[in-house]
Amino acid sequence: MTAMEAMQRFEEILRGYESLKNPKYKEADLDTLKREYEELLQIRDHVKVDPRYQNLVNGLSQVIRRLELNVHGAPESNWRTVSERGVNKAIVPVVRKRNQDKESPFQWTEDKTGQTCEINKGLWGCRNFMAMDVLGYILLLKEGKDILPKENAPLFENLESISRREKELDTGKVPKPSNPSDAESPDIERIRKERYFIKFTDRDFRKFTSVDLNSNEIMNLLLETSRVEFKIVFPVRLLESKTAKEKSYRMNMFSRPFEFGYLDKEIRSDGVVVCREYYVSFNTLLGEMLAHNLLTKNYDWLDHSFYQLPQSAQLLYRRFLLNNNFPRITLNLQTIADKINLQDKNRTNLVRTIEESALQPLVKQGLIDRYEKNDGLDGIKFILYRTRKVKPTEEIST
DNA sequence: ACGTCTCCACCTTCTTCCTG
DNA sequence: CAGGAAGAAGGTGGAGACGT
Repeated sequence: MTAMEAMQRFEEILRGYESLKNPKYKEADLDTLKREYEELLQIRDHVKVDPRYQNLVNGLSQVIRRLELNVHGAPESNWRTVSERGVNKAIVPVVRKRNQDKESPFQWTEDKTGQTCEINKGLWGCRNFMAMDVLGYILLLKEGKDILPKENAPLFENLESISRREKELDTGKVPKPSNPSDAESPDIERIRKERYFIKFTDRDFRKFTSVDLNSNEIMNLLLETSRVEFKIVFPVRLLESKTAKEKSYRMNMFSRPFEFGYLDKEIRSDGVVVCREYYVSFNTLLGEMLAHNLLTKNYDWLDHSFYQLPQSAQLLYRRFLLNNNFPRITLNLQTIADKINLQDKNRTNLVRTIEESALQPLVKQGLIDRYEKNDGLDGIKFILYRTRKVKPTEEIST
């Protein structure tokens, strides 16, 4: 190839790349990109003087990396993770709103029992839900030795046994979570001895989410997630009678979802930690209820592409659709707003947010087929339709 | 010396608030 | 109620450092 041809080809690839709409990685075709990338490396001697060359190579390299992380989450692949039901059903998301204090406690009233539920010391959004999905999935894989366990392995027999455990944990028989920020802390040794502990690295976390977070981001996400305190009504699947039944446990004390520590595994010479190893233990009340639900198959499946949806779409799906497979669901506006914690008092804007950020993306992603908007007695209501076939791994509860 | 990875400044998207 | 500004979170991609 002559220098002239090389230059032409370079210009072509550059134009193609620049014409991609942002976000580029969503528009780009992985195979084309890889081919262009190879070509670029081959013609580098002819075009490396051009300052745009290094930028283009850099850009392509990054987009390819993002796509390769995401490729497992593409709809045609079967790469899915499990999502524990209790968390999805019981937790009202709390995100930082415009004029709200950063860490003020959040309260709401639970529908069935009328119990006041509280979230303390932190926020709880899509990323936290996602982190719990990953931890739960890893726990199941560990318990089942790399496949999901086939047999139920409940931790609790009934509500009283949960209550006993709550008192036991509260009287200090079990050590309180300590600050996990010092890397070589002895916590890890203690966590290793816990019955329900898991160990994983950043790479595992990325693999199970298809989200491109660096080690610091993953560490902070886990740290923040582990520090949130809940006092809520939590649904637990109990096997008291022949058929498994979901019952609600009213927590009396605040509890965190898990305890965690980590080790720096790979450190670059400038001190940047490239990979960490995490130790997570479900040794809190909430954690044990979570583990219990997972080990009694109280979970649903999620495609990885789910994590790319806007926040409201993810939350609406988790709270209303994931744990059942009704072909038709009617929801009124206020119910949606309450359950996914949208607080806009301007009705018009609220409706627009729900339609544009939640329902339309869900339709686009194929998670619902279509929806209708009607005026009901209680104001606006939405009817969601799905004809999606039931996957064999899914079970109907309630 | 070159390719790859993290960082971070800047940009886009999403939700709430404000104004008419 | 509509439209737009403002604030927060998340995405983007160039700069620059690391490792082979």
